Amino acid sequence: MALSEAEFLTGYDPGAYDRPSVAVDLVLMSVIGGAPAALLVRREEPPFAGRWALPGGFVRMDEGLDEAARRVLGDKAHMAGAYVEQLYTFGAVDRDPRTRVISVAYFALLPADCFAAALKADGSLSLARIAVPRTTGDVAGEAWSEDSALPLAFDHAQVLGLAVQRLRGKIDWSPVGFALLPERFTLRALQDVHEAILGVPLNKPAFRRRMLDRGWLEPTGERETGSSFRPAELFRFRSLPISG
Amino acid sequence: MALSEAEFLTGYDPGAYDRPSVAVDLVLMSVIGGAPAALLVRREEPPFAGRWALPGGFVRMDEGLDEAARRVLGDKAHMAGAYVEQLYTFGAVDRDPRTRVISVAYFALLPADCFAAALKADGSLSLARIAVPRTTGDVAGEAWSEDSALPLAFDHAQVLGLAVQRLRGKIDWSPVGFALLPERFTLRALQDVHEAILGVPLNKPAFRRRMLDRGWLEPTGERETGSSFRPAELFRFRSLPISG
DNA sequence: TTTACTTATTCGCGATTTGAATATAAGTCA
DNA sequence: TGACTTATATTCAAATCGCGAATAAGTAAA
Repeated sequence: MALSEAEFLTGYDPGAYDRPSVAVDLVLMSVIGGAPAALLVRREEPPFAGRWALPGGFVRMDEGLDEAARRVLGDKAHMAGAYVEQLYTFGAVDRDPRTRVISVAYFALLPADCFAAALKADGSLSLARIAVPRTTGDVAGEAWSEDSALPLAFDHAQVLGLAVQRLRGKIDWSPVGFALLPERFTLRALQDVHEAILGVPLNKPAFRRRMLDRGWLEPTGERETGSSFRPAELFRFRSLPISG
Repeated sequence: MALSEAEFLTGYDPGAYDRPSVAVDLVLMSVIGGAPAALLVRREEPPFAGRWALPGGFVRMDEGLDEAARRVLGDKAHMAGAYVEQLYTFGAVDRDPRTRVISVAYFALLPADCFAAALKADGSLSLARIAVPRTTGDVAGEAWSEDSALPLAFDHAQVLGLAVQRLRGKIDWSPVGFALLPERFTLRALQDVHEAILGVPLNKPAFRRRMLDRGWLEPTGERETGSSFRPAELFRFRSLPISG
């Protein structure tokens, strides 16, 4: 049997075949007001004019994929420090009506304040609330703004849904949750983030115990200010657990 | 600030930019003799002549990514029923010395007997044992054949390592393990697969309990044959747990 | 200054899960 | 028939988890 593998590995001519365009799309997420939110841009031209889309850009020949994602991220203000992770690659033949575009989706996590600052700095961006079903099943990936459903361009609803799913799956065993908080935060704020992502209320003492036992948190002797009642202690994310 | 998003979404000309080639590479895994194994092909031409590589192929303009992965899989015999899942997309600028190639990696899981049959049917394929460190840390992604290290082409060692990592992360909460076994199997065989992937011995009664409680297993009244001692019951993977 | 109020933080318990050793069952083979 | 080996079931202690309640620490009003 002839192997397609052998076909191209032995004598490959770069100019012989048509090549698809490759883009990166970013799901820029945060937790705003107790609900997960994503950053969208409004499309002014066809296709999908008037709809909302994930920010993205084509991958240049002289940059890697992560580099391209960082570049797209850097185009917006206040987003340099975001946590970025590759999500999935979407390559259905007809996902873009103009031409074949393969999109490598990334998701990025930002603290609420950076997110809000970026939103204010650029008028064409929009925050969208993500519908989080209470059931533990799959995530619809629908976006909402002020209680009205937001129609998304391309297959971006699917991308959004997968981003929420991925975040949900990772948040209780990986330290990604800290990327959604400022450098110093209270345990209550951390729990709020977890509850917003998972869509369920969590038990306070148990959550506290788990987090503290993991060794990811470093107490700064400081306390929260401005609270009307007993101020909570501020913690910091300790990237390297001190071994030994 | 000018958005790169707006730049290309508003007036995109498909012919205006150079485009990278897009390929799919497959990490075809199984568990052979109590150790994880992957299928590799020997490269006869430069670059990386003499080294081993993952089977792969370029994505055609008229097929989706999953479709391309299935096609590359179908080129080999005995592999139609494999479990296939997208793994990660590798896009470093210089990962292929000939030209820019972005590779969407997939991993596929096969029962040991199908794997062996495919190996016998094609002489250019080779089975490689994957080095699984006993520590719970990261996976090196080194391939071994008969106790000698196998130098891999391109960034395929990295791809291999990520595949093992992904499989390890999924095996105890997702039913992927069943894809590595024939249709009917004993609990001991299932445990052997889990131990091979994780690289640690597991507690037998606890493993049995967990698996049975999950509701994924359906007992076929039959028993294993050919064993010299008490034959174990054969189970079948029940895809849909009967709800209600 | 004192007291009410609200939230942070800790404590303590029962229920559930987990790890591991042991007992029993069921086949083959000498 | 009995020794042998593995499957399967039982049992028990340890660790974990959910959850309610007690205690602590601030602010704001009396």
